Amino acid sequence: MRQSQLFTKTLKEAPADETAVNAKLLARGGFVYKNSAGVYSYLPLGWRVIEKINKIIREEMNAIGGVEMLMPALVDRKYLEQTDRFKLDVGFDVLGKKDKKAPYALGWTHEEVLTAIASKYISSYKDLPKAIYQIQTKFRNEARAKSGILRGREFLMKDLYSFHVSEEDLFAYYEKVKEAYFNVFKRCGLDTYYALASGGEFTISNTHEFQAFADVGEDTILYCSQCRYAENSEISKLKEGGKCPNCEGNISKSNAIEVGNIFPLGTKYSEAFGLEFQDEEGKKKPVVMGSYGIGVSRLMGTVVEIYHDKNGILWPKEVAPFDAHLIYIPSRDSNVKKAADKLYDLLSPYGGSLVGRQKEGVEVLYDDRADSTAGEKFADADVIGLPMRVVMSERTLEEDSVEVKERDSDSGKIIKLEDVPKCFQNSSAIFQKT
RNA sequence: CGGGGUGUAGCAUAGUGGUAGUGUACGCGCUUUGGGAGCGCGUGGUCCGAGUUCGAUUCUCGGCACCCCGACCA
Repeated sequence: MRQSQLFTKTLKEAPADETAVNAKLLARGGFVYKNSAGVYSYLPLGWRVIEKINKIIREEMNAIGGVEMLMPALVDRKYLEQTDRFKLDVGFDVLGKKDKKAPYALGWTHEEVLTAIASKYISSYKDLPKAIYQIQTKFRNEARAKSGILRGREFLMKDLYSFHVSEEDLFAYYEKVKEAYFNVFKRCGLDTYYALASGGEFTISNTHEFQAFADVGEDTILYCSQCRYAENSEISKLKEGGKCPNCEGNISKSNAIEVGNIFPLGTKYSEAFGLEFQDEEGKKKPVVMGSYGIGVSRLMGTVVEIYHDKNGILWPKEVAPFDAHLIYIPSRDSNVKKAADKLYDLLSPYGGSLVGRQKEGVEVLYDDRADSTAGEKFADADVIGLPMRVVMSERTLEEDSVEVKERDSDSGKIIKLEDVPKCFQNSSAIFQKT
């Protein structure tokens, strides 16, 4: 993408009312726009990050047999009344003004809706197991939205639901989801702890949370750094400085952000909605369910909380909105711009001169602005935070080269033009901290 | 939902009971071109409502918004 066509601009200073690191940097870089407290627009750059995260999630969910679909955000009251959740009032009642019954809520989770749908398609043990997921905007009537995109009233979530013949089968799948979740977070650059958390009235046992350590995190986790056993302080009997119950290692404490969670639901929803199957002997039994969530937008905020420096964001490779930032330094010599244009076409997946013919390539944000100075372009590149910066200037062109610098490094290297594509083939050139 | 803080231009800020100032961004011109470059000209603003007052952006009351702490968080 040419930066001259980008909808947004960077801000020199963060908005005064933001204190969370993710909110400041995402606003400065032009990734998000706050419409109201806890309600954000994802601007072109931010949306690309979201889509990168979604891509990772889809790959990992599909790998464990997940099938994607999309349910309505508008949830009829009839679904929620069957499990008494309507009165919890965590969603927003909407479309209620013309009808005192306020028949709809904005969905904050979809166990009820999907269970009702599933009862039409699941009737035999031969139909099980199944795993269905969606990536959707969710709504929570938060008393207090806070910390930028970490706790919003409207946010993006991936929710997966699984259906099984038995608890045994559910817990076997639970382990698969656990591994898939670790993969998702790792690919996003996050080191997560798998923490034991309290079960709610909707679960058959304790649940588990995926926690990424960060100062802004709302949760407190007690953990063993040796074997990585972890518990949420809400339910933990572990003590900081004490011994790990598993390996005798020392227990430490940290603030953490809950980026994912998994719940063994059991038969609560299937019983409420009559979701039954017949086993081999023809006996009817309620389907055993699990549900599993990842806060997509929260995940994006968490990455920023962990990967930044004083100049801006440092996006890990797989979630960066683009692979590289190509910059040309404006010059009297028009050959500099021409050479940069050519390099942009060469690197881009669809290069301008190759319309319709896909080829191998990298996604490049090309700072083609003629009226910006070098310093401004460098500052923008730091704020936006793409993993690699490629600079074409009068100076480098004289040597048929460009300067290539990684975002987390202080200095770049001069590389011959013909060697530039190779830089991208060598994946270590695009940093990832994990 | 309780407590605290803050509301002045797109953004960041100063100041005042009497014509609202600066930086940046934006527009125009010229000069620049490897870390938000320079000079000149220009556009653009007091959260909303009520009250006090000759006069309110400033004082009072009410509201709203945002941020922070707490409670809450299937």
